Amino acid sequence: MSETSLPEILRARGLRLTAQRQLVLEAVHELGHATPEQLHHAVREVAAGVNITTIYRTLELLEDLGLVTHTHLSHGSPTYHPVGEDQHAHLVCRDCGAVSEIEPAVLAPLANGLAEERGFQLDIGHVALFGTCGDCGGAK
Amino acid sequence: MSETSLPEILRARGLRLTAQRQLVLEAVHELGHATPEQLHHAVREVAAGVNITTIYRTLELLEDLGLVTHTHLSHGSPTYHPVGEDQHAHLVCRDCGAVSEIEPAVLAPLANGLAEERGFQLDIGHVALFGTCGDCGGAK
DNA sequence: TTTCGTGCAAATGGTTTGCACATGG
DNA sequence: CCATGTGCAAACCATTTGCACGAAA
Repeated sequence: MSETSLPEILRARGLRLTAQRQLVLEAVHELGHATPEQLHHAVREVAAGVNITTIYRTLELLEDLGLVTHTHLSHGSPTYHPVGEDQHAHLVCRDCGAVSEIEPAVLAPLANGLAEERGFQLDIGHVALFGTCGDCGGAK
Repeated sequence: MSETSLPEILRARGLRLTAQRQLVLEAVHELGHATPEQLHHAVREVAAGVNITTIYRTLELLEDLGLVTHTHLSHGSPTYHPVGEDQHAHLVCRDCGAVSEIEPAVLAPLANGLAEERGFQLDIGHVALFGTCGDCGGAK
């Protein structure tokens, strides 16, 4: 359900299996969508010495290997999440900052429309939609 | 068709009308969607001494006044564009980096769906959709 | 052993802040 | 005049890079 086949994938490319790489991948799975800094914290709780630089380099690698992706949820840092099974897009509330996920099905019609009319291949896993969530919209 | 009512809006708030504020607003209208840095360049061509700091502060102000908004088009800097008339969303190609606009109508069904099912009020002008554009997708 | 990965420190790029001077009202 | 704006320089924060040491194969 997690830890895809990191060892094999790495070996297949002649890359090395290291504790850091395993830990970062685990953290991405655990945290869902997390920034490099958040992942750094998570990893540090297990292995104190790991440097933030390594987090960045490892995320780049894992993304290259197709094991994780990142999305830009408004403001600063991108957030990373595991690739695979559960493709999902994000709804971001600009008032309270809450992030929720939506199933790709919701975007399917839009994706099809864009593909037909413009030949644009929508990357659903990368979609972040901004607006006001129910709680903020109703209350405020 | 441009230069809304900057002077009045400012006066209404007891703020001052300055050359810089006019220039930044004009630049936003001219450039469409531009990063702070691009706006800085544009403004400098007219008034050489304007500092990048002022661009940032002015953009924040103009956004606060409801005259401009910003969108995060993937990577680094946000891009600013005038608010009003032509609300539009963006399509960003992750291969070639091209940015194109789509009419809000395309997103209307999605927006309605989200509103009904989740009470989420989609901010269409803020939407950036990532994927592969026709040129890159077909060719590659 | 040999190459790849990591930690560390410094460089970078974008954005923000503090402060004194300039200027609009 | 007086308060707000601006320019400048320095501070910041996230991310990247260079280099020498440490570790996987």
